[in-house]
Amino acid sequence: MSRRTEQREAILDALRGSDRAVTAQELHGTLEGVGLATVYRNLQRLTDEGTAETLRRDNGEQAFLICGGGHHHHLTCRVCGRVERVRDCRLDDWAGEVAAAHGFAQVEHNAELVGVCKSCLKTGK
Amino acid sequence: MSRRTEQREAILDALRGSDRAVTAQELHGTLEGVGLATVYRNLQRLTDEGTAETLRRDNGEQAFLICGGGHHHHLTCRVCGRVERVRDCRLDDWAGEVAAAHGFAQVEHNAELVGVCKSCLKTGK
DNA sequence: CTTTGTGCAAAGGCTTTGCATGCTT
DNA sequence: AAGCATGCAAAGCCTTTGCACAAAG
Repeated sequence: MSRRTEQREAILDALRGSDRAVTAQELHGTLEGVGLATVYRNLQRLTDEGTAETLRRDNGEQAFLICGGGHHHHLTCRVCGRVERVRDCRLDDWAGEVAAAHGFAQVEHNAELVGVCKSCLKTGK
Repeated sequence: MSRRTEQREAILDALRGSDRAVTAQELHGTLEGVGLATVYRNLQRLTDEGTAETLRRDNGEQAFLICGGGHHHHLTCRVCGRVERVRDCRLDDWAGEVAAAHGFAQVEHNAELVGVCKSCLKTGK
C-alpha cells in the first residue's frame, strides 16, 4: 500500500490544482524540496493506479493531469495549454464501422481536440 | 532543393515499402551503410516537407510512415503494428459542437484507432 | 523495528549537433 | 569548383535506476 508522504501530497495537490497538463520537470521546478526522481516515481505510480493520465507533447515530453474516471477526451488550448475534459463522445459508431470495414476487431479509439480557448481568444490570438 | 543521394533513396524506399510505422533506429538497423544521424536528418526533412507523418509510441519513440496527403486517420494493429489509412472521417461535426460548447475556436482534431487486424485474429491473438 | 519513500548521482535511450570528409550538381 | 549530405562522436534531454539514508506505520 501507499505510504503518506509530504512529497506525494505536494505532487497530488499540484496536479489537482492545475488546469493544464504538467511535466515532471515542471513540477520539480515548482515544488521546492521535492527531488526529481521522486516526482517521476510518484507520477509513474499515479498513472499506474489510474489516478493520473498522460499526454504527450510534440517534443515527446510526457505531461500529466488528473481528470477523473470514465471515458472522455481532452480539449486543449494551443495557446495557454488549458485542458478541458470532454465527456461527449460519439466516436464509437464510427470506430466500429471503420474497424468492420478494415476487418479489425477489438478496436479502441482515442481523440484529441486542440483549439484556442475563450480567454485566449479575447486576449488576441 | 533536395539533393539525390543513395541514403535518402534507401530511406524513402524503406518507408514506402513498409506497412508499419518505423523508427529511426529500426531503419538504421535495417539499412546497412546508412548512418544513424543521416536517418534522423532525412526523416526530419521528410516530415517537414509533409512527405512523411509521425506517430508516437508508448515509450515516446517517434515512428514514421508515408501515408499520402489529405485528411485521414490511422488504424493500427496492436499486435503486428500494421497501419491502415482511414479516409472516412465524421469527426468534424462532433469537434465543432464540442468546441462551441466549451467556447473554443479554431479546433482541430486528431483520432487514433487501435485494434487487431484480420490476419492477427486468425493467427490467434 | 521493518518497510517503503526519498535524494542524489549515475546510467539509459532517443535525438540533435559540430566538424571534417565525400559526393552531387 | 561550390555546396549540400553524410558519418562519427560528442552532447542534450527526458526518464529510469542503484544505493544509502530518512521517514512512515
